[in-house]
Amino acid sequence: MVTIRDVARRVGVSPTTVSHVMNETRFVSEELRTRVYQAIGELNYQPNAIARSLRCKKTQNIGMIIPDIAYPFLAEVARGVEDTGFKLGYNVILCDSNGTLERETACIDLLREKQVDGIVFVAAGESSRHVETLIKQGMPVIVVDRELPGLEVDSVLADNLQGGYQATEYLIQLGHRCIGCITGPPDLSISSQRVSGYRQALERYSIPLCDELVVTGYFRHQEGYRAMRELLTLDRHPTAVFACNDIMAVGAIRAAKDKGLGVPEGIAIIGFDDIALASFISPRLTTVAQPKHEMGAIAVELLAERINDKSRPTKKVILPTQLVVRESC
Amino acid sequence: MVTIRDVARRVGVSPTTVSHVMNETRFVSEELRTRVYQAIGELNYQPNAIARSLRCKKTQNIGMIIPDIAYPFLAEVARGVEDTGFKLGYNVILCDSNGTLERETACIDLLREKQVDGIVFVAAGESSRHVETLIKQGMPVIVVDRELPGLEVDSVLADNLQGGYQATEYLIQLGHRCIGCITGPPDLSISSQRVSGYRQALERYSIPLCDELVVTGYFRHQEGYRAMRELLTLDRHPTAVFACNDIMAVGAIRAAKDKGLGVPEGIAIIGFDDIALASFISPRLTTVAQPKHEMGAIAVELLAERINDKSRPTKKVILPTQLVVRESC
DNA sequence: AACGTTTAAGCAAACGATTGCGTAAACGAT
DNA sequence: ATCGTTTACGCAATCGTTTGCTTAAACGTT
Repeated sequence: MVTIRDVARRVGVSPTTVSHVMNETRFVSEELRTRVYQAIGELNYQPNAIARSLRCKKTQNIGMIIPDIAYPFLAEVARGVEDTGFKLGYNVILCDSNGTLERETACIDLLREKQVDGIVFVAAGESSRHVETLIKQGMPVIVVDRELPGLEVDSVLADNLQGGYQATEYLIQLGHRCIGCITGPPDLSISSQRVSGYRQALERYSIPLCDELVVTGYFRHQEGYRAMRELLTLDRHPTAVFACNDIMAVGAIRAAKDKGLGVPEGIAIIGFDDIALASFISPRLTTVAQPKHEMGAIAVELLAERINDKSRPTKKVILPTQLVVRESC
Repeated sequence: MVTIRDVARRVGVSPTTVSHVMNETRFVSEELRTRVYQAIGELNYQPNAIARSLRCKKTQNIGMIIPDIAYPFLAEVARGVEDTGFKLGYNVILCDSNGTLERETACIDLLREKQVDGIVFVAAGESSRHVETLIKQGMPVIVVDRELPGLEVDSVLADNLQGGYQATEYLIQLGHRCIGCITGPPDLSISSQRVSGYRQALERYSIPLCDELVVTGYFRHQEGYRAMRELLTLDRHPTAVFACNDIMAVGAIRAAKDKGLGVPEGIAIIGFDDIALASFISPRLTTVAQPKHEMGAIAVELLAERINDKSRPTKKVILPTQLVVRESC
């Protein structure tokens, strides 16, 4: 391995000087500078980021803890994180927490040992204990797509209440009066917020809400399928359904068709997220879009801010959602 | 930050001893050992992986360069990589190359500076120049889901030829004689292998192959859609289509339906990959499954092997594909 | 000519771990 | 009592950078 010392030797200067020309951190005569760069080229020298990190006490690495990178919505957020992280000079260490607290804790420990400059956190549940101690220890943290109640922490998420409202209102305006709702995990506020939006819309249009019309689906295909079947067994089954994410909507469509119900003729279905596939499946899925890439981007920007100023007050940014009308309603 | 020296001071021993008890690298008396562990607990000491990396010249980090983490197939491979990487004691640094050579080069440089122990490489194209120099410089590399012809490098990929054959043969056995094919990028061998499988199956069953029935789709939804429309304008359009990946199959189904052609009644469509959504869309997608998670897992295992023995001969592991019959044919 | 100031660069100590070599104490053998 | 051996641990160098402090040379001023 070729080190800064090798470069220095070849040019006939001290490592100090080489360091300074590379980092442009103090004046070096034009002539020396070019000679240094030439030597760097000739030796194919690449600075050792580990040594630099040790000395400077920052790694230019951030950790990203995510329940499942194969979940389409999260993958797109992750892309945003990686993308603007790269632009801001950070690499991201991916940690798939598998949705379990146990793995989450393990990931956090590892990331701390690896001295990451900050952590992008997409919690599995709403338990905030780790995050709390993490913050207390001075680790910059940004929470994405989760609400950790009672915790002073930077966060970014979509306006789920508004999104739920938009979806439901749209169904109402289409003339539906009996509208089902397939929710995510009950303990996730991003899910309950969407449901609140649903309820508020019904209320706003004076439609009585009926508890058996809302069934929980845990954000998974299978559960969307199961939930829809459940809704269809009702005596007076809904003419429209709001699924709290797209993959459950896909499952729901599947269930409807299996019952001989066409979408949207037999029953209208609207989703949430607007994943890439949404515009290509049949029927093209009407849904409420979240700004996925932007969420990831803003997350990293906020994190970078916090890294550079640990004492600035926490920010919570809420991004608007957008109704995307296609064919499923 | 609490260092090994703080622990040593508190116990009244040297850092050497603390290091040795933590790493179990030489005998330390039972009594001292417990006292050290106690101090570690009391001080909440966590070793600094950066310092360790500098000294030991290995980081326990591997890089993963991937064209698009939001592409469902790749996300599932990535999950496999992260998963078994974690088990083997490696963290993975995610690098989205955006499919461009430029970003790929930038990622490689960054990863080298960060001193990763190895790189999992999912190339954007088939250009092997970077990989070649990377290997020459002694960096352990594993190539996933790509063939880099004429390069001595470990690699893991599915048996794309077999997969293409399976898909096509299945369509033939269903009675189809005019079968279209929507390919990936022509310069990707994983795509051309699938097409070869398609051709071989036709030949095997003495079905003349017709060039206008194979149209290139670049592995994207839109292209699948476009390609299918093209196929449907043919005088004598195919009664079945083999799409070289699932998302193009989804686009193709869409195109068929837009033309008033039901799937599978009007036209049969088979995909490739078996992404998670495949079993939930309508119609449930018949497809050829790749062992995605396993591919990621094996990739990391091979990489770890290579890291521990730079001189062992290169391995190329080819995993079998599997026909998954559902409803779209 | 003498002295202060500016310019351009080097010395050496960090950063926090690991590890080859050395050593004091205890022990056993003669 | 002496000497070798074993046991249990410490010293200090090292990994490759960065950076506070110095310094030699050049320059300007009076």
